[in-house]
Amino acid sequence: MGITDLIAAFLQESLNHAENGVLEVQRSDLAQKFNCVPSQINYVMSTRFSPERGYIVESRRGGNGYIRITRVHVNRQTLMMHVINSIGAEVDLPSARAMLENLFHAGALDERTARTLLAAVGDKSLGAAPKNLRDRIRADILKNALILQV
Amino acid sequence: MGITDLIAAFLQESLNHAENGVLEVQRSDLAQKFNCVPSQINYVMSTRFSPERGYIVESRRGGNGYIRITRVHVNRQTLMMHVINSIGAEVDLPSARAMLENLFHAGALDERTARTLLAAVGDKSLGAAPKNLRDRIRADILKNALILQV
DNA sequence: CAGACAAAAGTTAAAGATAGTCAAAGTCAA
DNA sequence: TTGACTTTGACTATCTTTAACTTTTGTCTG
Repeated sequence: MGITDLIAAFLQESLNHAENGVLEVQRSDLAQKFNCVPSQINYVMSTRFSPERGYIVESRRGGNGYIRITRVHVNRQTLMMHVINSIGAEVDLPSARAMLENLFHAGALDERTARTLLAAVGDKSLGAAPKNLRDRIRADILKNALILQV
Repeated sequence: MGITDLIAAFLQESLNHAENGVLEVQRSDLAQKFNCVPSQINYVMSTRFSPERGYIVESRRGGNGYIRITRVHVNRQTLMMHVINSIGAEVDLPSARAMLENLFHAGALDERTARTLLAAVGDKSLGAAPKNLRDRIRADILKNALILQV
């Protein structure tokens, strides 16, 4: 497991024990703890704690600076509609995966449905479609399938 | 026996000893072990560990990248494999509907999954794909999604 | 209080580490 | 000898790590 995954796992575990699903850390502390450069922390935030994955990250610079991670919970219907509305005309595969994982972790989709849809919009499923159309087809599939789940 | 079969045999044997029927390898490691070019591993995956054969292959690039092979072994596997094998290269929408209805009535798919997949391969979902490719894409989606349901 | 300095965090680009794709060339059996 | 299957390698795409440089905020000092 790489350093990014180690840090992400540590933060997620910390979040589980935190009050209110809110965790505050200091970037340089964390970097030192894991013996990496501070900007690595930014990388972890942007790839592992993105809004798509169900987190809000806020921060402040300067003295007493911090990075605050909040795990978002919203009700199922709100979340579904938000996700469907956010889909837009095209969706690439990593975004689709993140979206489905988030919906699963939030309890808005059962695992079978999430996996099924992920397979349905995966590279293998859409491999016959022209590359320039895949993201569009993927978006259409997701919208049409997710709307049934609301 | 060619190198492809050697590698496939090795992986299958490893899977037998793996927990949960899940095996994770690194492409370059494996290539080195068998003294072949890395892309040979991709060939092995696509010809010997395809969904039709009952495997799911996932991967990640970059640092700490991996290839993960999962053997699907579940109750309805035989029925599902039979259906999947019957799919062929192309499936029109009425056939897809019939297939999903049959699987649902046979108890091999729950209603939610059947409906979800029907939406995923429907005209609205595939409208952006060129007409001459829709049946092919539909077939690919069904194969990749159904293999998960077994 | 203004300005200087220190103490955070942010941005970005390059380098490193993997895996994927594609097509040409090779092999082998019917 | 032809066609399907296999092997190879050049090129591409993606993910991670690192480091130099920038921006923001707090605090102290004159």
